[in-house]
Amino acid sequence: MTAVRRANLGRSAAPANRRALLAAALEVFSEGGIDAPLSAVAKRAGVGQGSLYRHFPDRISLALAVFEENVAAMEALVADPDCTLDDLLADITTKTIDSVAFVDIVTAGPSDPRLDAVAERVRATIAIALRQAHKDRTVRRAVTADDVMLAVGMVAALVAKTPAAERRHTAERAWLMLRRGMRP
Amino acid sequence: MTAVRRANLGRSAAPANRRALLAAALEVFSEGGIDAPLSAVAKRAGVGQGSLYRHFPDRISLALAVFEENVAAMEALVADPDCTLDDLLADITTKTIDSVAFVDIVTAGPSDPRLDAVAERVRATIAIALRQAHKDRTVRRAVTADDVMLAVGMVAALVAKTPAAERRHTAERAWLMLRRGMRP
Amino acid sequence: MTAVRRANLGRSAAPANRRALLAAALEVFSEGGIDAPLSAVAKRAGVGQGSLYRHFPDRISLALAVFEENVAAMEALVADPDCTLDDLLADITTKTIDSVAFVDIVTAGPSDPRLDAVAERVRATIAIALRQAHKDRTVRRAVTADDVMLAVGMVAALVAKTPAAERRHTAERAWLMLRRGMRP
Amino acid sequence: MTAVRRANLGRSAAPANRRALLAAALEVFSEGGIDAPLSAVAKRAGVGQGSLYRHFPDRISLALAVFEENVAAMEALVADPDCTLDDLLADITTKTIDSVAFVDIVTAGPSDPRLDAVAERVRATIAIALRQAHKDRTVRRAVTADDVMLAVGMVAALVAKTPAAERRHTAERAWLMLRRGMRP
DNA sequence: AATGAATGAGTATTCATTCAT
DNA sequence: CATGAATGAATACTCATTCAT
Repeated sequence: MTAVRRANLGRSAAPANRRALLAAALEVFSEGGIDAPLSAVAKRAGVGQGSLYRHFPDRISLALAVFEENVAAMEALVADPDCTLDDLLADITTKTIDSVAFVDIVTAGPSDPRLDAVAERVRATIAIALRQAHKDRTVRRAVTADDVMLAVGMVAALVAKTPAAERRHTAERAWLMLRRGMRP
Repeated sequence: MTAVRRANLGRSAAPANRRALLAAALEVFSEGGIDAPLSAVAKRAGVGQGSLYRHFPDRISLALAVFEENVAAMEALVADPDCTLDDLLADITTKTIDSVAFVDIVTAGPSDPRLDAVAERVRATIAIALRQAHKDRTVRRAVTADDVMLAVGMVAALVAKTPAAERRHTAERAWLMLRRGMRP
Repeated sequence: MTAVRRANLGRSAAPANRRALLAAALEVFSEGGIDAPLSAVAKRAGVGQGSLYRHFPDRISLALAVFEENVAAMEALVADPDCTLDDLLADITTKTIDSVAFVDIVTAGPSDPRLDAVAERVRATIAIALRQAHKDRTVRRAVTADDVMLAVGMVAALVAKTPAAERRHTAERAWLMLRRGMRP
Repeated sequence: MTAVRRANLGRSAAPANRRALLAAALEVFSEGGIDAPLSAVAKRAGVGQGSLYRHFPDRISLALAVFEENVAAMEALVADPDCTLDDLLADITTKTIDSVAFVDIVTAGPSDPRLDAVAERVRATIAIALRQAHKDRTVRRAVTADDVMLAVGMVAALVAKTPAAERRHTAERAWLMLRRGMRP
């Protein structure tokens, strides 16, 4: 019995485990969507179930942590004054393609305050890029950040049901139409 | 015991059961999405589980049958020469709002040949309305039926994650953007 | 795989399964108390977990069914005009000794309406026997059915923590004291 | 990271930790009963799980230590020659109401020698008070310390399943009956 | 001596699917 | 041809206990 039990590597393993869990969750969520079994995450991370629950007490905590860095990257992107709305949307789209769950999280309906907080951060990021786009007259004034969020959500939802091989292409077609609809 | 058991009405009950199953499935899918428990469908139909499986050997068969009439109605709609693309889209949108599962089915990726067949029928319907729209110069020539399918899929996916109360409004906002993107 | 799967004996097995579940539950509850794992019940009954949940959707349904006949027997007992309060208490005590869970159920605090209903039946039974005892002047008028219920609950709780071998003896000692306290 | 981690205060922290654990355990056992999660005790004490297990290798050790002072207080009480049996029983009852786990421990069946030792101390305490009661003729000679222990156990068990708000009242009703049964 | 992370067995519950009657 | 009971795999979550640091 003792033999089959995974070794207890002590506290020092915690950060590595956390990273392993995040990496595993990214993969599992990418493949199975946000509702994928958490046990699969633990197994793929090579970690006990309990450890998963210790690090991330619920599914949302895990998902938030997984995508936290995605959001941070977006925020960094728009901090650059040269970043256009299209740059930002391209970035979001790429993230969406890499892990559909990303936008499952970000555009979920109003459900969990923590999710709302992330969604709000994304909205704020978009708002910044949109302001510039308004100035540059590349987007009609009437288009709001919520409109763009809506578009992001649509593309994401679309990508989610598209087979991996066609996602990039499909997303581009979708954005072509949507961007045209935003033009002055 | 025998008294409380549902009567076995023999083969004459088959059509009635089938109808009951379809009606039940429409409701259940509307409420719980395409992944709702099939047992709930059988129960709501007042029919044994086995009968459900006899009529519809898998979830997709059932869903296809449920939405078969939706597709037929669309086909009837575009048969009317006065039907515009907007009329058709409005119809599709309403169906989407009523049962999100409808478009879960229709716009699913290429997974099942039967689904592909339905999707193709929808695409054909759209193509007819689109041809008229091209003639009327209400839609750019460059917009293809596949583009419109894409848009339909996006709106549907969007609606699917929108709380029921906001679906109509959200769908309208989405179409506003998309229709503008299609204009000449 | 198919080989290891228990045979599906069809609908006709249902009553036998139900009986097996009740018998198993009686044993399991006797040994492990009312909180014993339901999976143990299914296993001991030689029945799938799902079948258990089909027959008894929750723990309380199962427990109620298990002890339903105990309560019915008590009611039958007091229907006999010669039955004294002591006869009834002896009967309850025996049942308690046989399955401690019986009184876990019957004397649980106000929690579930179904449990309350059973408790009320027991109380009513006691009230009948108590009325006779009042007439026979074997119990003080001041002692109410609730008092006796209280006593029953105490003895049951006591028995529950007594090792099986000493239960009978312990219960008798307890009743000796309690009955003396009830005397005119 | 280091900053947020609880300081390792070395061996000087041991007594403080022990006290914190006992205080936490009293609360946790009061709220959740004797089966409450030990991890909750460690957390409430602000102490690592490992420390808990170092101080108290198992649940019983912890419970015994928690209630050690209760027993000591009882012993002090009966050391006073004016203390009547009723005084002692009132004290025990109060402790029982405050923490049901107290009597879960004290009146558990013969299971662990350490528990037996505590039970014996309680029995001895009761015996002292009972001796006086016999002299004062407030209790029949035939009533033994074991009988009173039995009564204490019954009341405790009863209190354990009574909702907190009614415990005092229920315990008093129970004692009324029991004390009457002990009278000469 | 303290810390607190890791482990994994255990339990409840759900549901797709099969099949005797 | 219908019935509806049976099956058990799958999944979420909890907690006692161990152990490297």
